[in-house]
Amino acid sequence: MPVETTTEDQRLDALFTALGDSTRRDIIARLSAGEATVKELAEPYAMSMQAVSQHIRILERSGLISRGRHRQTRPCRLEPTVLADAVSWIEESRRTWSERMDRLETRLAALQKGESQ
Amino acid sequence: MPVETTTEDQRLDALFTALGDSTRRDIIARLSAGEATVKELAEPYAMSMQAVSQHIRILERSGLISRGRHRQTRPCRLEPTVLADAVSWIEESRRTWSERMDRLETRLAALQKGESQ
DNA sequence: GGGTTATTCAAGTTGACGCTTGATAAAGCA
DNA sequence: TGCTTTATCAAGCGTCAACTTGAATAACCC
Repeated sequence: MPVETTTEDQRLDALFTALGDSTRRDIIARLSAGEATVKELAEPYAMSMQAVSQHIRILERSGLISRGRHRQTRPCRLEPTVLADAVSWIEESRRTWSERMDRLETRLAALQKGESQ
Repeated sequence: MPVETTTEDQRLDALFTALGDSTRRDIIARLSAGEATVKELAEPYAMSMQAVSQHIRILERSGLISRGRHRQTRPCRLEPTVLADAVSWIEESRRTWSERMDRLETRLAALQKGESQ
């Protein structure tokens, strides 16, 4: 039986997939103000609580939220360090792009200055 | 005929969905080093060029890349300003969370200092 | 124990993804 | 004009996401 391994790619897949739905982004935004139960989270939406429960499962799978137990509730709380992973990936990509643009600017400046060749 | 409107939610849906696949993230990383054609982008992968073409369509839909025409090729180039939208959303969420943590810290500090009530 | 409350499980529908293969279009080259 | 290259279109297949409704679980309250 293979060891349950999770690659960096799979983690980012789950993370960005979790962010790719407006209901889930809304839930994250609301959790950034503090913990909430499934019932509380489901309250504002037209959909069933079961549907919200499934959204929460996808958020939990991504690591963006974790859950506790309190009486008969399973309160959700944001795990904001995971959001940093998403920003890291994006910034890394943008960094490479910036370096390329810097090189282009340097060459353009050299061309304008020298004008020779 | 309704005007073709795109909400902020829909834009973020398309953006994060586009980022939610490792092949597409890899394509973005490679495009951050410069333009490339579909054939060039498809080269390293085991999948068909048609499959890569569909990944590119999803990236284009999100606004992350744009395309030109040159001879019989349709070169792809990164549109990095769109990546900033993703970071903006995440940072906004984290900002709210930070404020909440600051308030908690303030209250904890006050409790430790005063110790009264 | 019996009834409410909070949540999940299970099954089914609809639609979108991720891929395939085969056909088609359009530009370049002999 | 034909042959090749580049890319898309189109149909089909399997999986998964996003919901639904109904049933089950589990903790609390009388």
